[in-house]
Order: sequence, then C-alpha cells, then structure tokens
Amino acid sequence: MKDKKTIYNIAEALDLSPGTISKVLNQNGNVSDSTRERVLKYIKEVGYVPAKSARNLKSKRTFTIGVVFTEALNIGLEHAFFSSLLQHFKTYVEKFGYELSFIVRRLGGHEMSYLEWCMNKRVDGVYIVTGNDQDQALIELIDSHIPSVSNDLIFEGLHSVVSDNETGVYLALDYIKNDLKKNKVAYISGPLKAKQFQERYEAYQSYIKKEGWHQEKSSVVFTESFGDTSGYRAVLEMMALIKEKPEVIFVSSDDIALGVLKGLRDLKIRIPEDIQIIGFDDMPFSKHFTPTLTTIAQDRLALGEMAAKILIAKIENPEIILDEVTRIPVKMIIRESTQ
Amino acid sequence: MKDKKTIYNIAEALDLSPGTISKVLNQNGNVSDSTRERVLKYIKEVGYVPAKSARNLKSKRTFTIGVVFTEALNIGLEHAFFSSLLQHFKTYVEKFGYELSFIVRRLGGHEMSYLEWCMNKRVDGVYIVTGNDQDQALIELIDSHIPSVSNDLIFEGLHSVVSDNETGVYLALDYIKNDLKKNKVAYISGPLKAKQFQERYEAYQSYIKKEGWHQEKSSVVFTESFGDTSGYRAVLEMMALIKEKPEVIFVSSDDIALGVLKGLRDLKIRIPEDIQIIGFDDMPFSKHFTPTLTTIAQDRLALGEMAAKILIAKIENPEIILDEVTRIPVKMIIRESTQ
DNA sequence: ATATATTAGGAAATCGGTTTCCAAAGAGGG
DNA sequence: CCCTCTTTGGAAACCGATTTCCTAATATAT
Repeated sequence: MKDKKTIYNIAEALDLSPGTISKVLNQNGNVSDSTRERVLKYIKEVGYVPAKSARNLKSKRTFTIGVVFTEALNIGLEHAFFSSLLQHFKTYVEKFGYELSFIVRRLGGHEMSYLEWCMNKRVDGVYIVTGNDQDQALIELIDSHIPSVSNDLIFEGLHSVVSDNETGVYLALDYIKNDLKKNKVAYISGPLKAKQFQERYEAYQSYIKKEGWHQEKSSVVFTESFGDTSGYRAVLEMMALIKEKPEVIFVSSDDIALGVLKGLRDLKIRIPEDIQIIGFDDMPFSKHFTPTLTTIAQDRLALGEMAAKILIAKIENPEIILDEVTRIPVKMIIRESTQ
Repeated sequence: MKDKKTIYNIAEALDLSPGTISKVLNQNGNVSDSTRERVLKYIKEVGYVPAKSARNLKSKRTFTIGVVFTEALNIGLEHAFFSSLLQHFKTYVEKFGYELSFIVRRLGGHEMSYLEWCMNKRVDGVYIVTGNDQDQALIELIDSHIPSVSNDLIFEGLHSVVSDNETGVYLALDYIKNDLKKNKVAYISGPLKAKQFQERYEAYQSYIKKEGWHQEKSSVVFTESFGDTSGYRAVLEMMALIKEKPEVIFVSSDDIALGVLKGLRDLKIRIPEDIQIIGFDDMPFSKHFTPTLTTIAQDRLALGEMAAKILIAKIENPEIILDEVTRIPVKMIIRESTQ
C-alpha cells in the first residue's frame, strides 16, 4: 500500500515493460487499446503518480514558469495591483498545465542571479512583474534565450503587455476639458523610473502643450516612491509652493491618490467642491475612498491573461513572431471625486 | 560558452571524477582543500549551476513547499489579508532555501487531488491558507504523512498558527465597557464555516452572557460571505429589523466593516457620533477609511513567520513534538470610528 | 503462397546528479 | 624500514522516467 510506486512496479505487476507504461502515460508510441486500458485502470487503482523530477530530467521540460516579483519599491504580494495581475496570470497558465514558481535570489544560503536560478530550475519561461528596470540581473535574464513576458517593463527584446497609458491620460484630460470645463490642472506623478509613470507623464506633457494650458513650475510634482505616504507628502509640497490653486489634480496612480485625498482633507480643502481629483488604475479600494475616486481603469484581467497567452505561445512555438508591445485598452470611471 | 554544463564537463575539464565535483558541491565527503578550491573557482568561472531535477530525483528532497490557496470564498491572491500572510511566509522560508509552489488541482488537462499533486511534485511540506475546512481533498492531504501547517484551519492532526481571537474579542468588549462606557452592542459576523469567525463569535457570546448584556435577536447578524458587499447587506438588514439602535457595532473583520461603514453612511447615520464601529484584522486600508477604523490588529508578520518556522521544523526534524495550535497575540488599535 | 508493410511491445541507453564502496597514496608509530 | 591508519579521489550503481531502436507477430498486397 504505502510502498513507493514507480513505472517499474506497474510494469512488473502487469507483466509489461516500463517503456510501455511510459508510452501509455504519454499517449504516444504504439500500444494496443486493450493494454492501454489495462494500464490506466491499474494506475488509477493503486493511485500511481509519475515523479516529476524524473520526467523533467529526461524531457528537459518543467512546465514551470518563473515569476520575478520584486520586493523593491514596496512591490510584493501585498501590492494589490500586482497581486491581481499575478492571480489572473496564474489562473490562465494553469489551464495549460503550467505552474508558477517564484524566483528567489538566494537559495539555500548562496546568492544567485535571476538567470542562474532559471537555468537551475530549467523553467520553461519567465513572467516579470516588477517596478524596476534598472536591475542588471533582470537585463541579463531578458537577454537570455529563455522566453519571457512582462506586464510593466518595456525593453528592447522583451515582450510586454501594458495598458494604453497615453489614451488613458487623454481620456482624463479630455474629460477635464470637455465635461468639467476646467483648465487649471496640476499633476502628481510617481517616480519616472517606473515605465508606466514615464508614459503617463509624457502623454500629460504633450497634451498640455497642445492645448496651451498654462503651467507653473509646481503644478507638476513627482513622488519619491509608490504608496499613499508619498502622495501625502507630494500634495502638501505642491499646495505649499503653488501660486494659483488648481481646479483639478490628476494623480498618476490610485494608491498615490489616496495620500493626496488625505493631504487635502488635512488642509481643509473640500473634494470635489474646491479641487477635483482623478486617479489612474482603478484599484479595488478606489471605490471605497471618501469621496469615491474618479479614475482611469486598467483591465487587470486582460493584462494578466494576455501576458500568459503570449508567454505560452512563445514557449510552445518559438518560431512565431509577435509584436513586442501589446496595449490593453483602458476606460474612464467617473465617481464622486469629480463632478 | 553556450554549451550545457554538467558535472561531467566540469570533471573532465579539471581532470577529476564527477563524484568528486558532487562532493565539493555538497560539502561532504573527503576532498582536499586545494581541489575544492580549484573546483569552486572553475564553477564560478563557467557559471555552472546544478540541475535541480537530477538532484531531486536521487535525493528525494525538493526544497519546495506546496501552497494550498483556495480561490473559494473569494480568497485568492487578491485578498489582502491572505496575500500578506503568504508574503511573510515566503520571505521566511526562502531564507532557508525553500521555495513555494502553488498547488493546482488540474495540471495539464486532468484533475487531481491535493495529495496526488504533492506526491507528484514531491514537495517537502504544505502550507495551507484557505477559508474552507469542508473540503474532503484537504482532509486527505492533512491526514497524509506530508508535513503541513495552516494559518487559519484548526484540525485534529494539523499544526495551526492563528491569532488569539478570544483575547481580541475581549479587548474590544472591555474597551466598549470600560472606556466607551456603553453596553448596547450589536455584532456582525462573517460566515461561521470559517474558523476565525466561529471563535470570535463564541468569545462574543460568552462575554455578553457573562456581563448580562441584553441582546435582542437582530443584534447579531451573519453575512453570507467575505467582503464589503456582504457587510453592506448585513448592516442594512440589521438596522431594518433591530428595535433599539445599538451604540456600538462590533464587526468580525475589517473588510466586512468597510461595507458596514458604507451602509451606515447611506442611512445617514454618523460615525462615531451616532454609532461607533470596531473591526477586526487591521487591514492595510483600515487606516484609510473615513472615518479611520478602530480595530483589533492581527500580527500578520508573526502569523506567517511562525507558520514557516513550524513547517521547517517539522520537515527537518520529523521527530520533534510541537503544540498543535500556536496562538499569536493581537492588539487593539484605536482610531476615529470610536471615541 | 510468398513478399512486404504494420503494429505491439521489449531492451537498453539516457538525462545529471548522489552516494556507496574501494583502492592508492601519504602519514604516523614502533 | 615495515606495518597500520587516514585521506583523497575514482568507479559504478542508482534515482524514475523518456525515447530510440529492434524483433516478433499480424495484416495486406501480389
């Protein structure tokens, strides 16, 4: 009962050879219907499960996808946006028999690079969700022959699935112009080293320029980092220095916007009566803010699933050619923080 | 350069035998200092990394911990509380060279039980974070010989690390009695099939009884599920049916409390002037509610790390005997929703 | 009926490490 | 200087699958 089961045991019990059992398991090779059924029946009976490591060793496939999930910049599993992408990615790849494994840079005592880890584990592909593109170890990984996909980095040679940030910014600014009928706008941006903030900032600048909206220096402020604390500091800095109070503040992410709301509340500025706020992301908690937050919604399900789809395609058909950057549409969600 | 590196290549290049290389790698066996260094130097030079699957196959250890992370009851990576536990657990086990692997019930097309999956992958242990103890497949896994630990289930034969829910409830009720000097209390509970809600409910009942606080029927309401939507419905139901409005509502989790706040706001009931609210968990977003939420804080770091510590102990020293249930202290955080 | 094509299933090499056992060489003791 | 003990490192079996090649048996064609 409790004795370990191998392909050899099965073969012996059924008076067959191990090779034949393997052929049944992999539904290839020539096996008669009768023996096939006999084997399958017996396997089910004794609850045999093939040892993955043996299979991996020979077949050089692991059906495992390595996940680079940096904890830098406060991004980890606790970050709701990235966790959500990961969840959708995971659900999708599991349908195709892949599983996820977090890439760890120090295994059993000694430090190793992402690439070393991936080669060690023989992962079939890599999913990158990180906020940091300065990382040399990451570049080494991307430049390797291992199929990879990312949901936030944009790099030469790396397939990325990202939101259409430019359209998102335009949606917000068009709304400010056409519906709110305002043009005194300020902008609070996350750190530009994160690609999404860079794209949003560039789109913002180009729009402002095109419209000829006046901008004094302090009407654009950059936060030091992610998160609401950064937003709180940024808005206080802005309100302290700016000469003409803005009518609308556009904030480049919802978690930063959370801090902005708090800062304005502390300054006794009413939202939306005195200043209106627009965020970006549509995080699950954005609809629970007081006031609830108008924002540009990213389609997290589509982002995660499309990344998964592309990675599997690259793994299973290395010869196909795909666009390097896939854009996922965004949409505007209007709530109480604008009116 | 790009040719695959094996222990054999290394051995050949250095004019040694594969076995000797292995001995260096595993720091056992007798190898002279000079050859040891020669090998280590060469390995670093060519960037050799041992193939895990080969090692696993022979040594029967995988240094992998399977994670049961049910998506039922809306619990998945998107659930902030569980994600946070997982993050801390992960960080801790990685220090000891273990990695995490999500348990998936359908791999490559066919359905399998948790236990089958674990045997297939040969995980060294299992970490269970789920909201559901009705699951037959889970019981089968727990009853197996595979070391396991959980952060929410409590079962005969399963090691669990959970918050001291009873003390948490007493803290809240003592605070209501001694500081707020109120005794018209209502209670909103999550579904009792989740162990933590059951424990909190029982503690609540015993306190109420001991104090002789009057309770009409509608002053305890159960939600159908996790999440703020359930809380919203529950509080509307309560306020519709209850005869004497409570002075304080104690809610068994912060995410449910979020819905309660919203419900009361919609009913034009002021917090904390008309009704005061106390939650349980201290989720990251609880300090951002309006008003910010008084709550019983669970120590997520300690929960995750202690679970990790116990699991590693069980894996590496199967003979040691541990308490089945480890309780982690909670503490009270007072914010604006009470005064 | 003979020659050829298929098909079923076995034998054995292989993947890349780990580990046991053993022999040779060097060290220490009398 | 001979004998025993310890080190060092090699040979080879092994872990549990996959896969190629091969033979025997059966089916089909001529």
